[in-house]
Amino acid sequence: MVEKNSVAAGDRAYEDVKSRILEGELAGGELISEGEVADRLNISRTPVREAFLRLQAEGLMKLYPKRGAMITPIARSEARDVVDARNMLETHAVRSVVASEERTERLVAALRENIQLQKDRIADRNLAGYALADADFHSALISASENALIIQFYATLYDRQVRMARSSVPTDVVAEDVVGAHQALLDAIAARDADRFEQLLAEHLKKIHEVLIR
Amino acid sequence: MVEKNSVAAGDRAYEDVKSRILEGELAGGELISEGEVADRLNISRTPVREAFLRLQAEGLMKLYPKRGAMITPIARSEARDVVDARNMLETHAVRSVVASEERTERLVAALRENIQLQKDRIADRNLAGYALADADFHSALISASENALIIQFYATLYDRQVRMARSSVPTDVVAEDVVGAHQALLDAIAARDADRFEQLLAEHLKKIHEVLIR
DNA sequence: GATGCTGAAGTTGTATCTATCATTGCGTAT
DNA sequence: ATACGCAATGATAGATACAACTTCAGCATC
Repeated sequence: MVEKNSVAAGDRAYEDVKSRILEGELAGGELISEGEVADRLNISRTPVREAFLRLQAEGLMKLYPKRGAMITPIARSEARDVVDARNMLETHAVRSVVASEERTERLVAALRENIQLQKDRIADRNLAGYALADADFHSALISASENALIIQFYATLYDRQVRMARSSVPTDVVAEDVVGAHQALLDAIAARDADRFEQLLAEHLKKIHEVLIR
Repeated sequence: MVEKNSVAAGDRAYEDVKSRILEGELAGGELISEGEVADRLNISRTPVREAFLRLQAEGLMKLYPKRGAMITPIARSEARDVVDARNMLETHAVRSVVASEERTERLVAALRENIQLQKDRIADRNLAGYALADADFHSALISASENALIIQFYATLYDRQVRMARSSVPTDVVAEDVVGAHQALLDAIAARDADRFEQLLAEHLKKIHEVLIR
């Protein structure tokens, strides 16, 4: 029996190792071997190797020939780089969107809905769900850029941010502040004022940066 | 004898398939199997599989389970997306650099040297070498952003552009125009005028876009 | 003529085996 | 004490074997 269940062994290995990295269970700098993961999941080394290669491509590990795989340490500058890149990407997306009345209206409608969702989840004390909605808010901005390359790049940034923020548990109070900031961002978009958006976003992300590096 | 020579089989497979994609020998939409490449290079399927995974991560192929690997077709919108993203990245980099006098000076010095190299190679009728110097000019801009995530993203964009531009052979005349544009970009940086840079770059990339889609 | 079955061919997914490489620790000579 | 050589250990890289899945052609059946 080669495939004991529906999900491929390679994917299982990938998910297992990736989630352990993102959650900080595997710390940066740590060395891990294929055999170790293979034993843990009761699969052979081949699919584990596959997973390692994917993770290396994403920049989460680095493979050293014949020696092992090292979990990429979080660079000192990484929080800055992520925030800087997000500023660039989200601002660029909005500048592109507000050039068109129709695209602006579509984005504004989507974001309005999302903000309502955020508020509902805070009211429900569903902070995990709130975090997802928060992520969706920013994803929606990026998607509106309608540039497939940028959308894909943003997804990798998000993983990195999750990894850095793993320890930060949002509180109700912080969440409400964030919703307020999102509302202000939305207003700027609705007014098709990209410069104001840029400034507001920089302030918003500055706070996120402070959370990441503390 | 497992490793018959110094370069890893996996890397050979990767380079072989990637270069064939970038050069258009493997057309978008084409299906290719692991065994095919393995036979061609006289290696086993294992390293070929590795190469396919890397290429999928770069977006150059898509793997269909138990069916084969398809070369990702060049999307109709890809030229636009690449040019759009380059505009964003290079402008962002310059805005960041010109905020500091010291970084501006360093970048200007590097670009001056590069432009001289471009001129020399045109004078030598070394158009392949010129194309490399051209690429270096823009890479230097991006590197100056000092944001590792952005630098990496730019590298994937460059591959895509090479793939689209595979048929375009630069002529002396075009090359000289481009050098002129680079000189103007450099002047804008030296003057620490990011807005002017942005406008000049947009014009410069617009011409590149026209080459890509023709 | 349409539908469904069946078997063959082709492909991937995984396990396993061997060769090679890198590191480490120990014994020995200097 | 230190440096050197060398075997033991542990890891990967690659080859090979085989099972499972996809597709499709050909044929039987309705």
